[in-house]
Amino acid sequence: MSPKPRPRADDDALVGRRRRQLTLAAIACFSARGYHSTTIRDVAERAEVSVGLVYQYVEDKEDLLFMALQEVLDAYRRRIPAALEGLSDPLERFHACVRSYCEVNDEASDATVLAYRETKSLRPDRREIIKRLELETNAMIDACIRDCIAAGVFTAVDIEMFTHQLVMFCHGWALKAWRLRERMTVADYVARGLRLMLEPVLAPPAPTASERPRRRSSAR
Amino acid sequence: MSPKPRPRADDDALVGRRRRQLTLAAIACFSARGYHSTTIRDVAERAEVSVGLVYQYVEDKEDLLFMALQEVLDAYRRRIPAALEGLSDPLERFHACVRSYCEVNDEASDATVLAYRETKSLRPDRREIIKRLELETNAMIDACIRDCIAAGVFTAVDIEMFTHQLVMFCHGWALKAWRLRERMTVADYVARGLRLMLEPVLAPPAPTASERPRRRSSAR
Amino acid sequence: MSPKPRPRADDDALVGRRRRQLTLAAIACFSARGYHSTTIRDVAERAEVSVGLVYQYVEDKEDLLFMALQEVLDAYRRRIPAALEGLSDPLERFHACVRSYCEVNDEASDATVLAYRETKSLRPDRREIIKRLELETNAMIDACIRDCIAAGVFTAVDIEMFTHQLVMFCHGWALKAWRLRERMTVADYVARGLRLMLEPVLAPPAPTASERPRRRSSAR
Amino acid sequence: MSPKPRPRADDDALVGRRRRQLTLAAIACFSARGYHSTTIRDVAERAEVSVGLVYQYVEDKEDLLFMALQEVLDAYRRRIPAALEGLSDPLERFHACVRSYCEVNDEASDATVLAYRETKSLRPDRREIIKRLELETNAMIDACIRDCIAAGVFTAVDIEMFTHQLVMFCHGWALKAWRLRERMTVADYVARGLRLMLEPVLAPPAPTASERPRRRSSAR
DNA sequence: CATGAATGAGGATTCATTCAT
DNA sequence: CATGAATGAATCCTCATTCAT
Repeated sequence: MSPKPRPRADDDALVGRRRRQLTLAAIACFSARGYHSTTIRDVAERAEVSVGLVYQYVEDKEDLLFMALQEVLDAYRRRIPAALEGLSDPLERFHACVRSYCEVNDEASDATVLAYRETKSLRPDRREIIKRLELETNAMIDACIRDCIAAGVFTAVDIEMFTHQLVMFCHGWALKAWRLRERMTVADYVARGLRLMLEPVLAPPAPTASERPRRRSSAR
Repeated sequence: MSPKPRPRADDDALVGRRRRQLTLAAIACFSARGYHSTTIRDVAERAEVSVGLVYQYVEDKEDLLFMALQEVLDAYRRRIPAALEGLSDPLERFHACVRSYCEVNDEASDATVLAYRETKSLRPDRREIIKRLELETNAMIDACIRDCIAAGVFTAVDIEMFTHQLVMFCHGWALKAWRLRERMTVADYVARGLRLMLEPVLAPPAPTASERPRRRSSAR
Repeated sequence: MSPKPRPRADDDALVGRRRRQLTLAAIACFSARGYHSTTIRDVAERAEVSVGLVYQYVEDKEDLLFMALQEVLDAYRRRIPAALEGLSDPLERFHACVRSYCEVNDEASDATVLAYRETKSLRPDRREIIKRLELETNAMIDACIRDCIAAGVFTAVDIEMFTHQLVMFCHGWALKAWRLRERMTVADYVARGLRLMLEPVLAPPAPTASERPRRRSSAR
Repeated sequence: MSPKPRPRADDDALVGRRRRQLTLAAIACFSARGYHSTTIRDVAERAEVSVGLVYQYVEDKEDLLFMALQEVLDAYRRRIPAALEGLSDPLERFHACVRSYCEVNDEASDATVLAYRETKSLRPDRREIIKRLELETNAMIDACIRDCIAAGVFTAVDIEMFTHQLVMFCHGWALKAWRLRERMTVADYVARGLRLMLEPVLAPPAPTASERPRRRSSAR
């Protein structure tokens, strides 16, 4: 009845195990060499299985990419809530949210880059699913912001924009890792980034009195 | 004697014209279908020349990618200074800088995405060149910020971080075009983004009660 | 880790069988049409396999040529000793040696010509190997000559030169087959050639008496 | 009327000059890199003309090969008679003939090898012409031999075979140049070779006992 | 006459995918 | 279930040949 009686492999736990095994191998390969430059054989070897085996658990190569991207995006969704666990202060939660997002991007920066590089290589329908997953991650940041505003910690900022800014900031660590890694640690990155985004950039009108000395945003 | 005096074409002007023609065709094709999925024939057809012709002006396919990326990055470097032309007020120049960078990314968002997607497909030495070009663009933003600080318009912010933040913001328009385009225009994007980045996010120490002052934005 | 563990085939016997199959097909094709004019598809078709299969057992086209030439040269090394088997009389062995060398060149004259035509098409290192194989064949002739000299059947001839002469003679049958085949059989060729090389060419000083009539070496 | 009004180039002396120029360039290129590996561009560059020019004096690439081979073979036919000029003693003429043939093969060993390698690359009809040219060269040796026999200097040898043997010997210098050049000079080669071919190889019937006379060199 | 830019057919090679064992 | 040998479509690139200037 199933339209594609993929040769073998029934619903056992085996299917899940194999697919996971292949997904991880795929992420590793795709991250390192890129999707197109990676051959099925590469993935099979990394997963320590035969080529034929791959096709018993995977539709085709694109399927492997889909699984890889899903896994990557999903990792975000699992990590962030975990980091917020137990925290109740809105600002603390906000910080934790950003920090953990950056940390995930630090640990798997190749994977984040992969998502940027290869999402377009997916069929439209699958691409949509991946995008939806990203939005779900965004929603978590969004929520933290709303909480801060509600608590009066944040002014009534442009939430949509702020979320976007934060996402770009977090991804930025992975996307510009080639440049940033040699200049700071993720911790620094988060600290300096948040300070910049939260503290005023514009100098006070400074019409009357004139004090501007106070404040050291200490670059570096 | 030189084994490959490839550019089998002496005429100077022609070489320039052809390479440009091919570069544009390459940008179009690569942006649309991605580098690997684009065939030389695709590019040739788009440029309305024969396959063979391509190889008279281009070393190989990767060369075409290199030319495309150079062209894209170069467009930024040309556009921004042009936008600053005639402006002297530091803040105005800053705004113009960000605005024009976003506009370029708007007009050629595919190209920006292309740069993100395919820089890794280049040979290391060429990849370096591309990265250098990006840094040069960053330097223009960097300069605008410094001017604002010097003029007392900006507080003594973390310049490096702020530049990074702005770059991510500008690229963000292209990278998230799929989501943003349907929600706002570039002009809105710039306006809302700048407001967010320049105006204070943190609420004032709370007029009424007072305790939650001294916020430590320290992450970690 | 090894970038190209090409011979994508583990099974030992199969690898051997396939390589032999391809080698024979290659010899046939290259002999008939020449190396450059033969396409991989030609070889694949002759071997009744697919193009892709070829590359599972062969590095590249040149590899196929190398295998072909090795096989050809090796056939000499196998055939000559076999022909000497059981013979002990030096002169008889000498005859047998030349005869069998010519016979191999007769049966596979295309292959011999192939060796002459295409050895230069090999990479230097492989070319060396082929040359070494030829020298090994020469050594067998060399040995026969030495035995004849030691046995007093031959005068103390210039061994090096004689070997060379004999090799050229044997190859000559293949190289000039287009002309010789229609005028004689290999057997004739060997008989007439050896007579010429062994019997005196120069007429006796003929000072005293004068007889020169006797003898008809019967050309034709 | 002419079936192929080759674009331009009328019968002037120019045609002759150009064709010669191209022929020499072709010989140089083909000898060095082989026929198939040489591009028309290579030949054009060596001849210091444009690619287009080539096609005004030459039908196609094969035509170039034909011209080259003709020229090579023709050089033999010109050199040998020149070497015999003024000599009247049959044996001296014979020696001069062989010597000059070897010398030509020494000076242009690449060209000789070329003839062996690429004659098969010609269309059948042209191949015939080349073969005829070779036979004409052979005829000159043949004549020398006949003269020697007639003069009683040679025994009534197998002329056809002897000619063949001599031809192979002379070509042998070029064909085995890779091995011989490092061991002797052409002069040595000729001297040692002729001694071997002219002086008896078989030992005299053995002074003491007598039985091994009547050796039958009959092969087979 | 000469040039060299343009063409496009052809060939080597790769790799996703299948299927017999 | 797992394997890996076999397939062949697809793609990059070369180069003989043409033709407008």
